[in-house]
Amino acid sequence: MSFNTRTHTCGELKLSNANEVVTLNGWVAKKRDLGGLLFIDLRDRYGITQIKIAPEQKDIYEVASKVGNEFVISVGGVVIERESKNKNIPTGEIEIDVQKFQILNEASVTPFVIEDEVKASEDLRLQYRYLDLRRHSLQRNLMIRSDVYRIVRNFYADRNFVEVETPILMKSTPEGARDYLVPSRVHKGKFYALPQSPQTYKQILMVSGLDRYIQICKCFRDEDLRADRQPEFTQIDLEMSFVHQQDVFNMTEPMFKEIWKEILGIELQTPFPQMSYDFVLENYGSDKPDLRIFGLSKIVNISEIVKDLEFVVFKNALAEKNGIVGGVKFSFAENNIDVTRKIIDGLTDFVKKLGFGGLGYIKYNSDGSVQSPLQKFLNEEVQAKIKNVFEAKDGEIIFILSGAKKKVLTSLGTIRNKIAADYKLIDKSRYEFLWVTDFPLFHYDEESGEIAAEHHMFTSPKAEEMYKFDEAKNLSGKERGELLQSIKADCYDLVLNGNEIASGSIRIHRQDIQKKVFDVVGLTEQEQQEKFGFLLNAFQYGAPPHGGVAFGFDRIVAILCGLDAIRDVIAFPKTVSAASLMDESPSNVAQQQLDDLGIAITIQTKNSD
RNA sequence: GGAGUCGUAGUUCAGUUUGGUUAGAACGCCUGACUGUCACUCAGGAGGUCGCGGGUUCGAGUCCCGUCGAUUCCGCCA
Repeated sequence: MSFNTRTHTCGELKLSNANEVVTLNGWVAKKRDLGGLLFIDLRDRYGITQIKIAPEQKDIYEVASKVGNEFVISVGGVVIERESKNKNIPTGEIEIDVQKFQILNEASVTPFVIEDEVKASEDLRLQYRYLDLRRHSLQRNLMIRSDVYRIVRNFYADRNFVEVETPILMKSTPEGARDYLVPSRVHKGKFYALPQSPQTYKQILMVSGLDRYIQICKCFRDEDLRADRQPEFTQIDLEMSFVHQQDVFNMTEPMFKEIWKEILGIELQTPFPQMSYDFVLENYGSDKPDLRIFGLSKIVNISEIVKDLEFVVFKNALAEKNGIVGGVKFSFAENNIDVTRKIIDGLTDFVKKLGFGGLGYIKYNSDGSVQSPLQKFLNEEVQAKIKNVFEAKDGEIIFILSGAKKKVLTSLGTIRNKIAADYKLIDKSRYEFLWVTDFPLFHYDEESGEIAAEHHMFTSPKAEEMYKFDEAKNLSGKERGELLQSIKADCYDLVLNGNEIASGSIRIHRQDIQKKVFDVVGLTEQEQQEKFGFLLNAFQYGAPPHGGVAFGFDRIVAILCGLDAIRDVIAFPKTVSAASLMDESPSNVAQQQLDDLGIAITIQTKNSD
């Protein structure tokens, strides 16, 4: 079809273009027919320009008055100054006095109105994603995403990094997340896996001597989803040879500086603070604390203060190994919040769901009185010490939990987050980056007795902790598990506003150490060879010390866009049940396809037809 | 796997507590009027398997059971 191509976009014409003859192409965003005088808001990615069709132009008016929303049209005419201007849009001082008008394509009435403040529900928007993506806010998200992509690639290109593509079809390794599997037609009964991350490949690239590797790549994990977790997601994946942890930090902090400066115009302060895993757990009850929270104190361990009391709840908790009594202070009065009995009861129910018998509290009322169910169990000296250690004053309340250390700390952390979220005690204007370092190498599950890698099997233990491997050989059961769990690794996360946005480590590059780790997690020689033989073989031929990090690209872009969920920074996201509502995947396949693969379906699911 | 919220017109919702006449509103859509609108305005109109299945009842949008879907959280996942 022939049509006049645009001379300008719908976002650029200004008063300085007056009297120019232009052509615009775009979608009808809105038609306002005043009866003879007709206005059309023409929309494209760049903006909206008003088209004026005067009553004298009968032929054009006849065609134009028939168009509906989302018709695609081409309009030619003269840029003129408006009689009444619209200060709300950049092109609001001008309009197009139409001379040519052509409908390029008609459009059915859309299932929802395309407007910035969309009213449609999320599933409808996902079903008609192409319409949802016409909205300015979603297009803006994708443009920010594109900008970040470009900044990151340029940043690393400038620093000698090599961009290498790694396979999407790879070997399945059952460790970590569940793999997405792809059946092989040629090798019937065998499967590829989609990468959970290019971890093994990037380490092998270090063995190959590539020295500095970067890739912005898709990763796949077949696990249950969340607002910030999609089955396929994007990582900024990088690896460097001959580096220590600090070298990795130094090579990534300036990247965030550039992104924040270019996208938000914000000058980030570097270096980012670093806190150990143990420190953040003991102070914030989380391995990804949100440092923007105000009105709530850090967690205080009051075990020493209350250890000699006869109060049976505290006594029992402290009698256990690793038992503690701890609390967190909430400054309610200065934040204009009234902590009523109902609120305390709500929090009590909340901690009961977490497995506690109840929630202790000491409330210092604004009138100077003290309210606490614990009061009769705490003598005056202890009460004074608690008040002192929390630096508590009138208008504040201390919430207290007792029990196993990690559970108490993480639960107090959860309470902190909940109160902060419920009462909006989060400074949304800030971006709080934080490196969390010295993660444990292993995770010990007391119930099953299993030892597993906390990060992954190739994470390097700290050199000064290596002796614990030998000590653990003489122990068994819980003692062994706890000693192994105490081994710290050269492993780190980057946290931003309470979100984990990156994770990385220095890797093991020596076979003897790798063997110790495999032994601890119970991988036999044979299993090691079957699962990671290719990597271990590679490491025989001169593996350099190396380490790296992977950033959650979608989460970073979401935070830049001011969003909690990552769905709206992904062009075609999936639902919480990993389905795509637009193209209806996953779907059944033809019997012939299954036959080719040698696959028989043995379970008739609810969705099969 | 578990818990919460939601599902009623094309869309967003009200109606469900306490079962009872013809299931309402706004926006959108259609028809007509309107020469400076930009949430145009005004008049009129069409539009509903109340997610689906079963049960209780004289009677179910409303009560009960099951099921499907969306979403948030826990488990899971780095």
